[in-house]
Amino acid sequence: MSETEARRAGRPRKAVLNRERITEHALELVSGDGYESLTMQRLAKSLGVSPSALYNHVDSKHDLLQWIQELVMADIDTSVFDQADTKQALLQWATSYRNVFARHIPLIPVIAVLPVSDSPRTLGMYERVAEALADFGMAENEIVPTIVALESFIFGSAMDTAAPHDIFDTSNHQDLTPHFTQAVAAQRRSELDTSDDSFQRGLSALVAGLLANGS
Amino acid sequence: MSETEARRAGRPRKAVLNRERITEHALELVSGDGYESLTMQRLAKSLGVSPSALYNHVDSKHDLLQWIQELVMADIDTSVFDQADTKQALLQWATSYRNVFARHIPLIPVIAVLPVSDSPRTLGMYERVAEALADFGMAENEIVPTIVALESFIFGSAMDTAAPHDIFDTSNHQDLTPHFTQAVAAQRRSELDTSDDSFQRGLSALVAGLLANGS
DNA sequence: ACATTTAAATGAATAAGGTTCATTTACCTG
DNA sequence: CAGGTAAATGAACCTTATTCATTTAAATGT
Repeated sequence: MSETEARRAGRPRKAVLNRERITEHALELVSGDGYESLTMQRLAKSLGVSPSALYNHVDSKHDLLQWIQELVMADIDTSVFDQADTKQALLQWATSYRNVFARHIPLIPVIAVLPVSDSPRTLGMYERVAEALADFGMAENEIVPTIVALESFIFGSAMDTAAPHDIFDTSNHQDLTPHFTQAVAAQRRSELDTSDDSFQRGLSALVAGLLANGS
Repeated sequence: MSETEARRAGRPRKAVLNRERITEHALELVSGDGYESLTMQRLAKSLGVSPSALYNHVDSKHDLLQWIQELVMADIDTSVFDQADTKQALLQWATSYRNVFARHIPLIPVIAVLPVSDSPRTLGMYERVAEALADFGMAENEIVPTIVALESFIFGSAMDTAAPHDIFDTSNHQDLTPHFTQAVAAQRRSELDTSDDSFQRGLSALVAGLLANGS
């Protein structure tokens, strides 16, 4: 009885699976070959185990996605809030946030809508951002909308990185869309990555506008 | 031979299915009971037909989603570009865009990444926005990134409307997140819908910043 | 040592999904 | 009224996630 009540008597066989190993392999699958390759069977095979074995540790695939969320959120860099001024910190944090999710696009629709209270790491991140905004002098009732607006842009931008490079190909309808076709050509000439460029422009505009609100 | 070459000789039996009917029923399923209830079998049943019959008209489910995209995009109001100044037009167009997709959230991850060239209506919308931005005097190479940034924010904001109202409930961790908890309380007191408020603040900031770029 | 306990892993089974294909149906033209 | 043709059918296939009864093996108490 020196341990937890659940194991008073005999010990079970040595566990080959645990949360950490499962989550790591799952994330590897998603990030490597896309969301559609994260199936319970493939995950099981990658762990050298039968699919049903997973269900001794995870309640459901949705559950597994929440484990992954925790792991992914840990990659977001919030350290800048200690060093830089609010504006620069927001820009760097948002960029890190967007880049992390750009590597895990299939998780976006899931995570964007997940209650924060189930993820301590997510809560911790919000706390740092809220503190920075409060220190900056933002009115209390503006803090949450500001965070939500930034997150919306971040998630949308992360999704955009999954768009095919020829998403704006208009070769079939050039005559009907002269202005847009020309704009696409101009963007091509700039040789900038459309997603990156759009994100940086949008983020600058957004942060500047949101912080300037009070003045 | 008075018709298309494909039907030189005999005529087939009267078709019960066609693109319009299929698309309407599909959209009804998605919007009514969520994306997970849009299955080929349920769609077939709703049309009073066997699942395999659908494949005489649609190549795949992904194809079907593109049809739905066309139908949904038609709801977005682009008429304001005729009447209002560029800034006001962008604000109203973006609001309409976001509200349309807030009603079809499951489609967002799909459509956000779908090539534009397959959807004349989407292309038409881009053309109007591109024209307005060009008339406003925006540099050609800035037009596409501007549109993409706006769309990213729109899609992200539309997704946010699906968030549960208690998504920011911190009752379990108040002590660890004092600033954020207080910010959430302040937002609650304002009695504004968080999604709507965030969208309006963010959109104003974004549009102002993007249009001010050149000056 | 050894039986007992306990959780972990197994493998077969189920239900639902998308999709294919050979076959049949029923309309229209000649 | 005969032939041609696309549309609809139903059975089949393969892949999902998930469940359940069964077996395995580690560690404790005797």
